[in-house]
Amino acid sequence: MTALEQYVSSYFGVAEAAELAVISSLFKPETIKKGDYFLLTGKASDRLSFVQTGILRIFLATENKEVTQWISTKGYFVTDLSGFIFEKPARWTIQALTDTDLFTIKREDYKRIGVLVPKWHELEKLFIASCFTTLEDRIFTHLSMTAEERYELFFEHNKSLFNQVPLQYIASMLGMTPETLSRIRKK
Amino acid sequence: MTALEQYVSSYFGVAEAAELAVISSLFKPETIKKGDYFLLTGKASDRLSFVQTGILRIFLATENKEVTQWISTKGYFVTDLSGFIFEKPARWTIQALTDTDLFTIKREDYKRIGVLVPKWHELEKLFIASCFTTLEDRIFTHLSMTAEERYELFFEHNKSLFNQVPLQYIASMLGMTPETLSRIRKK
DNA sequence: GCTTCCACTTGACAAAAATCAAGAACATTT
DNA sequence: AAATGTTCTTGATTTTTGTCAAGTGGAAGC
Repeated sequence: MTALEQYVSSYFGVAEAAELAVISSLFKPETIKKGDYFLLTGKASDRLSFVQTGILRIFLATENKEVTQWISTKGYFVTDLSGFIFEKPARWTIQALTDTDLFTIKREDYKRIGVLVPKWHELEKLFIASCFTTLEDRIFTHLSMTAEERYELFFEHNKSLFNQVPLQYIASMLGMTPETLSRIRKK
Repeated sequence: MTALEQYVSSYFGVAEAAELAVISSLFKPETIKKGDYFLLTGKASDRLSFVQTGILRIFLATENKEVTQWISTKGYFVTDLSGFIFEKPARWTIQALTDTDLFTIKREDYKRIGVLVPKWHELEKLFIASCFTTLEDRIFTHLSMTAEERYELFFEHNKSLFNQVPLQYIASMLGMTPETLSRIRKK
């Protein structure tokens, strides 16, 4: 069983081995180099990928600064969800922070899953609902915690990320400046 | 066509009138009084409701303060999503800020929709995905905007809310203190 | 090995927002 | 109308966080 199959079965709970094989056969291996863009804001978001190895940064460039929305690592799916699902221009830019191995499905093939695997839409609904809950938690941290508390919480759950990606991106993702993050970490 | 049917058909795009009738027949009218609790943190979240009239506040009480996550008004659905879908204890407390008329579906009946309306899971997936996108936007405001900018943005899109609910709840929802909101508004 | 480029740190200062405390405005009840 | 209880405002102050600027350290390229 590939990492993709394990992930799909653990998160989506597809029961039938045959269905699992169908799903994973539609994902194709893809490699992107450090610095390459997986997606650009405004372009068509026509693929959904599973990160096998490597790190990607999801961000948006504003007039003043780049705002990092999320950092995707091994075991995560990566896409611009609204662009992918609703066939609208991508909201986010996604760039590889390291050489990255992906399993990628094109929208065309993705649509076939719903036909081939009857339970797919329901499983996907549950998956997106759990993502929704994660974002609810994240909003809650911004409504109720200081920068330092947000750092502590994130650090507890993502220790290994801190020696793999530039801290400035983590700072942005936590809603603080690199200087503030640096001062918090000094303690 | 009831407000519920209009909302379901506009958001979920159910094509068949018969299907729409099936869905809306499973929602039952319910009234709750100002101050009553629709849901308590830790309890079972076993219903999903459509707000026909009235206002509800979704919040969580922490040691120091109450954190308002969202305010639901006419035309919104209200539930604790993670509790409702995954049958877990509710994360949020939901209280009526005014007398409120709801159309409510119990989880038991909700599960029947998926059987009665084949497209339901897909439509629901799309609906939850759009909710996900809304939360992404909201996180982005906390990563990139000042309290004043968040206020301006929210005020532009929700003017009418400001003379219907206590401003302290809006302040909390926007991630600032009531004093800060008051000072921003003085300008 | 030297240069160049980043990323990070540090200090001084400014701005934003929170806290604390008092009082005003407003609605609700009696 | 008086009393009560919220909610909102305002001022003074503190804390938190951001900004600007300079400097350090390490990694990659020449």
